[in-house]
Amino acid sequence: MVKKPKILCVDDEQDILDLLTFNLEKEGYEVCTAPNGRKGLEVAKREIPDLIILDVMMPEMDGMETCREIREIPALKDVLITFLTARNEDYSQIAGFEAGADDFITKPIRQRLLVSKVKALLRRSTPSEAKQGVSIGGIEIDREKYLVTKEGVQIQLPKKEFELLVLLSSAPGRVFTRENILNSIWGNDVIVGDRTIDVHIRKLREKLGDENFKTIKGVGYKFEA
Amino acid sequence: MVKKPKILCVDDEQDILDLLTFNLEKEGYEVCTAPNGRKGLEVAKREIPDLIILDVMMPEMDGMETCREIREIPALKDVLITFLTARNEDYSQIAGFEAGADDFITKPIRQRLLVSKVKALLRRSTPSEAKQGVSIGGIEIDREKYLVTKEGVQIQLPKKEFELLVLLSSAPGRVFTRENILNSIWGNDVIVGDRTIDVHIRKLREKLGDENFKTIKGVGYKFEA
DNA sequence: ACAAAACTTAACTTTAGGTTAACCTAGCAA
DNA sequence: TTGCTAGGTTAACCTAAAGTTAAGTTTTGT
Repeated sequence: MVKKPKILCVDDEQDILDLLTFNLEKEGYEVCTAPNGRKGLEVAKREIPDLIILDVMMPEMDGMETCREIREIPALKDVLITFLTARNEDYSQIAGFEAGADDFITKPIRQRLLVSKVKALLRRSTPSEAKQGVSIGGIEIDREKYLVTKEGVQIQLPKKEFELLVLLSSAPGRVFTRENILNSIWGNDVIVGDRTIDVHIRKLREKLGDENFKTIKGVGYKFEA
Repeated sequence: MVKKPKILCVDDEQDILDLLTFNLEKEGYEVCTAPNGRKGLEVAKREIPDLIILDVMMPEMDGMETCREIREIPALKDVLITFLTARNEDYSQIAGFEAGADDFITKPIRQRLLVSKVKALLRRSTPSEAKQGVSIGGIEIDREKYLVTKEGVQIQLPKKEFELLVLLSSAPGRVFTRENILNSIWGNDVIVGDRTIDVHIRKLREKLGDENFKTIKGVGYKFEA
């Protein structure tokens, strides 16, 4: 299965969190929540969501400030952020865009509109699936068919191995830490041992050639052509 | 120089086109216009803009229809589209998102907000430059890839050496004391001998050239181009 | 419900790379 | 000259991290 987009909702009102969670989960998104900006930042760092919905008005650390801090964190600087704000506050919207927001949702929340907006935002930022035929260094990866072709020979990889390959090859050369890998493939909550990754890497090396999968000791793995 | 983003505005009211053109050109965008949906489609095919602003209400072929047709064209299916619509028309917004819109701008047009929104939209879709590749004195450092390139030759550094290089090169010319270095790389609590640093410096000199790593006796080390 | 395939784990081995100790050299001050 | 300090060099040592294997477990397909 293609992994569910993960959405973090940050608001001090539990009612709003419930409303957001209900509507977004109904649409098949994975939702996590936080009751204030500081907590939100923490959760964001841990979960690396695809989209963050931030209430502008919050005690302690408001949405704007939280947004700015999120944008400071390298791993989060490309995360989509939308603010929750009272209707027609054009002024705060301008400030919001400047703080790095991508969109605004106005209160009171229109549920259908909320869902449409979220969909529209995520549609664009998840290019991952869209394309199927990646080809790097003699290895062709067809995400749709779950099929890998090396030097003309088709190789059928099992799910985990395939996902690992897709992940690593999505940014050839870039090093993925074990944590990165666990988060992307297993999800933050699942706990599997480190050796598990090694074994899958080993299988990939066995099937696709040692040379493409480099180990950076103490850091992680990377895929190279 | 980075290419100017191109924006296509489609509206049957010349006033609106003028307003849009004025504001967007002022921000450095390249603007083209069309007076209706059909013409808009034509221009879009020819120009392949980065963003299309479509009035919903237009004679002949309205914004929704135009949007759907645009999305049918492979070359244009990833173009950003935002609708121009009367304020508070939530219903048409939902339909709009379903037709493939990315955002909405409400009439009457707030100029500053218009610009902010356009910027926010384009910011994301132009992943362009920014990030990783630092390059100083013939040495390129790619933190993502954990890779150093000297005069075109790729050098894979072990973790500690890489971290040391990143630290020193983060402020070329600045002297880092041994204490600085220990704190940044090993952390305050870990205790390692002074010789350890020397050894890593030595390895860096070996791999990247003596001349870039200067010793300031009694003080520390610095990186120079 | 069975077998096969995929996944995870535990136990063990291997190794890269980090650290250190011991020694060397340069520069300088008395 | 001698002794002293700060850093340089080398190689041996040690350990955390990765590799390996095989044996459970779970999932899947028939």
